[in-house]
Amino acid sequence: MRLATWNVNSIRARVDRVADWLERADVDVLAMQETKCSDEQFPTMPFLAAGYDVVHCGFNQWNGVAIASRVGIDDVQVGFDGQPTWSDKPEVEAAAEARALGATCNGVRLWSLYVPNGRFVGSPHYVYKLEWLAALRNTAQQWLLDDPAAQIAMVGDWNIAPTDEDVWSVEAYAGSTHVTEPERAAFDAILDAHFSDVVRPFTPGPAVYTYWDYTQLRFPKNRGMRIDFILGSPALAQRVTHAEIVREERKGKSPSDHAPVMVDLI
DNA sequence: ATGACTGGTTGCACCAGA
Repeated sequence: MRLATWNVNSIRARVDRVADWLERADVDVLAMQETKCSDEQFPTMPFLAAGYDVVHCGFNQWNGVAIASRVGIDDVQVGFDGQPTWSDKPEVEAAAEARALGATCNGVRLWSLYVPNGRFVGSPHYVYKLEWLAALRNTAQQWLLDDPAAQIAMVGDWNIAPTDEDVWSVEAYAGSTHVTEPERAAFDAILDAHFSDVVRPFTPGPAVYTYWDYTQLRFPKNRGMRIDFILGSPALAQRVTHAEIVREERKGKSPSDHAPVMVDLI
């Protein structure tokens, strides 16, 4: 089974490209992030036409996560248990954002995750990001306590570069989000809960990235960050036979600023 | 070529992204 994750940066702007890649790359299950639309606006037809069922969680133009599968989608859950809430405005009550969608596809419990950006260090959004990651870790830990043999894949845009090797320039990101010690500790806590990065062993750094800013020729110069990850439970990690970051999909006409990341499971 | 941001909207200016 071939499993992939891709921050698509607006599914309405990218759906033809995404559906085309699914077929070309022979992907069975794709988790998407940053669909940037409501459920009503989500373009379902191109996925159905390509032979995929699709589930989506989007409330407005922000965030949005989805899962497309041609091997079934069962037990769909919008948001994870204990997912923190957020509000940008004091007059608007805080609510869970469209950042987590779970479903079981051919025996794999898949979570499509779009971790909050953090905006700037010390901001309320940064605090929210750390709380979000801590809550996710606690819930994920419980999944494995309930069933140590569970095949779980937590995939998506983690908005953290876990090591200095995961950014093109340590200096360029000094003082920014994504590289701070608390964010890295929050990511490491997920690893400590027995989830492992199943892609890195097949795509060792340095200078291996999944995201390149649209500005300043960052992609041609390979000035990127590795922030998109597939984290597997022990039973899932055991099945991985191959993994890759598909840089080709960052090229061409109107690409996302992220590349797809995929794994093959035996 | 992989080429000097992009997508969205409470829209023609600004916000979020990272």
